[in-house]
Amino acid sequence: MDPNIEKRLHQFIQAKGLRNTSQRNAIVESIFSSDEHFNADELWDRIRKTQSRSSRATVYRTITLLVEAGLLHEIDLGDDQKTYDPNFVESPAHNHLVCIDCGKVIEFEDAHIQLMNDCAARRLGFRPERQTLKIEACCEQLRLHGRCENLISARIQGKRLPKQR
Amino acid sequence: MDPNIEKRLHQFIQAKGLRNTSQRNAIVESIFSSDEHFNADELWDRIRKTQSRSSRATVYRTITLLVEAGLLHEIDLGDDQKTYDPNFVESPAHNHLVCIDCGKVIEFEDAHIQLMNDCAARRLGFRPERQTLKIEACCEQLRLHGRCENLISARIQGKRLPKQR
DNA sequence: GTTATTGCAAATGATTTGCACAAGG
DNA sequence: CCTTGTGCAAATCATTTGCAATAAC
Repeated sequence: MDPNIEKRLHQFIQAKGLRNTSQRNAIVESIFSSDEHFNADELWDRIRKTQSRSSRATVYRTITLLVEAGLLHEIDLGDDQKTYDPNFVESPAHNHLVCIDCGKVIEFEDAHIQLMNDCAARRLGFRPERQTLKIEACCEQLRLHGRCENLISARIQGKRLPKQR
Repeated sequence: MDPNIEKRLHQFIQAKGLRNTSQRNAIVESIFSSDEHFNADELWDRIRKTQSRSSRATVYRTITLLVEAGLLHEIDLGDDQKTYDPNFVESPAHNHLVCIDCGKVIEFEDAHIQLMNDCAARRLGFRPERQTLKIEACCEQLRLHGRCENLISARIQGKRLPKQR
């Protein structure tokens, strides 16, 4: 787990006068030991597969806490549920590309995009705080070669695929 | 109401073998007689203020229909509920700037932004279908002059203001 | 007549909350 | 101790759905 996250969380815990509990630690550990996106229930499942025990309510409460602390971001992948992204501490300005074919989410950074959006906001008379860019796109692999590894593995894993619009 | 919308809706209705009902017509009319964003309940309230009668279920069903038809877009304003935007027929490529101070949503278009995002997707090996950009920003008026008309009117109207993060 | 549509009320599903008990500091 | 944290089950809230009645075509 990124020491930076550890430090910021500790600070937050201190400042709020919160306590150190095994459940919360296990949940935080589970979240930041991977760069996977997740929703509340997926996280709860992950926790249950470990030796640690924690209720669904505590999972929700911990997520809320981390979002408040700015360590976890709520993102919208367009699938009618809240998805959480643990990677904003490491890359505070990343964007998302969601594959329409297989649901795979690719994170990317682009200084030009960032700057251009920034300018747009200023032109409108605002000071930008946060920008969210999501690109939904089709896989060229699939188009050109008729197959795409991501799609195949998504099907095998039984992931819920994005609804075509 | 934009004749273009009328035409596309008519086509969709035809193609799907749907019927022409007064409830649906009233809801569609209410949606596209304004460029306001709304959520399901706000729309239901609007309908109830007119002489036409319609159940909440029908409102939901009509929204679903229009989203399927591509006439209405679901957007994420970050306030934990689905918001709908009726303006994508007129400006298919607009972006949103949300004021953190007063919640006002400004729609804007920018060909450069559009193009740059497009390139980013292609570089990653995808063919972009749809891009969603939301910029959250603070009002310079408020910062410089200590007041902003939007904020004042939002408070008067009792709008739910965005949560500060 | 058929089949889509509506309204109602009940069901759903994700998330939140009240409360009694447990456990950090 | 005192207060925060937890687990459970119940509550909430937006949305969806089953069904019987209604209305397009």
